Amino acid sequence: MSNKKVRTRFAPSPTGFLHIGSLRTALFAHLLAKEFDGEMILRLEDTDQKRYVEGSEEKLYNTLDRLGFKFDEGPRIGGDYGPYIQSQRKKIYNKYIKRLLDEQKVYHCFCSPERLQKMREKQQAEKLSPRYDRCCRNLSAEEVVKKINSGEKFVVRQKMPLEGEVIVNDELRGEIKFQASELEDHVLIKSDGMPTYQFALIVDDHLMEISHVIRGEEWIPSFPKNILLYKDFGWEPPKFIHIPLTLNKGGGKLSKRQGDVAVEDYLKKGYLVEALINFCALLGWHPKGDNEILTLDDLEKMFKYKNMNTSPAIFDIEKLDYFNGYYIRKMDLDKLVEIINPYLANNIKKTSDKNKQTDEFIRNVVSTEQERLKKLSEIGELTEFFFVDKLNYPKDMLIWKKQKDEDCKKNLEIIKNILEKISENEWTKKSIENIIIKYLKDNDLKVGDYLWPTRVALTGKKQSPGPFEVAFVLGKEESLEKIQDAVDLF
RNA sequence: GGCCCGUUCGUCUAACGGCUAGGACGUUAGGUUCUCAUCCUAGAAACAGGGGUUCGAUUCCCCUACGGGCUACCA
Repeated sequence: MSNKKVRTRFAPSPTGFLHIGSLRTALFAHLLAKEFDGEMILRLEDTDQKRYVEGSEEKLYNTLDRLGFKFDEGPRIGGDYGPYIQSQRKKIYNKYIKRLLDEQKVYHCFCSPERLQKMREKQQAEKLSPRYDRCCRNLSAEEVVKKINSGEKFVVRQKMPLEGEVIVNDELRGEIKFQASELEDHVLIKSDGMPTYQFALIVDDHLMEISHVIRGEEWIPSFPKNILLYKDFGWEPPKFIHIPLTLNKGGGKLSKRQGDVAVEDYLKKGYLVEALINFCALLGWHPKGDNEILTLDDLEKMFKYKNMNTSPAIFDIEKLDYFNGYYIRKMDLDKLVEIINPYLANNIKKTSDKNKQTDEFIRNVVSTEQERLKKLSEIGELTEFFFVDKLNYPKDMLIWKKQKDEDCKKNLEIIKNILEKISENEWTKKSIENIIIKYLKDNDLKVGDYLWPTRVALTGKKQSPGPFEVAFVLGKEESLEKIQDAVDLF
């Protein structure tokens, strides 16, 4: 019925890093905006200076950029509803709290933190729910003025109805009922003059014409207070969508203690944006068909917020790893080489060989591991052998199954002889393979007896890419040297 | 403790109140293969329990159990 433009917002706090759960919230807000061809804005919720972490603002913007979220309005790009940083909106909050004060929808509270502390302890001792006792709710106007003039510190609290029911509506969960008597007269303006989240949220979302609020279900308990505040202002509330929480493996809230919750850390480890987004989208939402490999583009086309579900989802890193490996395999090699370069720096440092520092060599190295990588950061360890002159492995590793020492040595020499005859021009993976396989077939020899020792000689590892491609990447000269090194072990 | 939200394979999830409860990850067994990985094929694996409503409940309602969240001058 309303032809109001759909506008969603992502409103993180600058507390040091972007939580992986926030990434998911941002994703859904983004997709919801796309679903209705609407707009998404970025707003910084920095009203708690105690939690503010220096530099996290920049970090946040960088991460959001890397993830590829495009905001229509926000702190850096501006917009018609700014400023988009809450600490810069103090005047606005003051104006609106004054209105509520005038209408006696809220009140000054002069209770000290110490008194509140004692009050709560007493309530708990009596097995009551700790809740503000509304001590200052009925102070006379004169008393209030007197206290303020004498310099007493105060907060502003919202007046909750004393009785009755508050019914709120969540777009996914339907009606949720609360008893008004359960609600606390919570703080709207702190003693430092800053608004709390509960107040800034309402003023900002209204003024910024947000149509859909997507937030975590941890906010459901304060939902009725939010709605009541809209009522106090006489404003129509936006639609609310409380998305289920993401839990850790043990079923608890995903928190910084048990490892990785910072998107930055995932990025650092070499998780791709595509994988992160694909994975997060499937936590609480599912497409119609069976295909789960979805890019942001796909998601934008098929996302329907009504398909989101309401039960909490456990963050299963194994599936994330699968997506990451999948996207790495599908990635264009040049692109992969470009983004994986930083992870190769240590290996490159290990060699003085200029040939091993060329783009071509790096590209070849990366290509040998593309199908094996689950995370970009694994490339270092996986390809270290390409960069060292002398491999270090026990002689026994060269032995294939029950092979005798002398056979293994002989076979290595045979392979070395074959390779020596291949010209530099012919030195490609394909022709090395063709020539060796042809020799083995023609002479009715078992491939394992030859290829295993060769591969170990070239890599020093039980598990590695195949011998032909390694030989190709290493080049003729070095391949021969390494095989000779292996022969010399006997 | 109180209030609120939730409950389908180990995990993410699908299924107008009506079929052998489907898919993905993981897992198991094969195949490909010098190894690992990739790829292919096949398999095991779930409706928390109890009451209703109904011709019929995974699906709707109630209770119980379990899990989670909130209970700050943090968001």
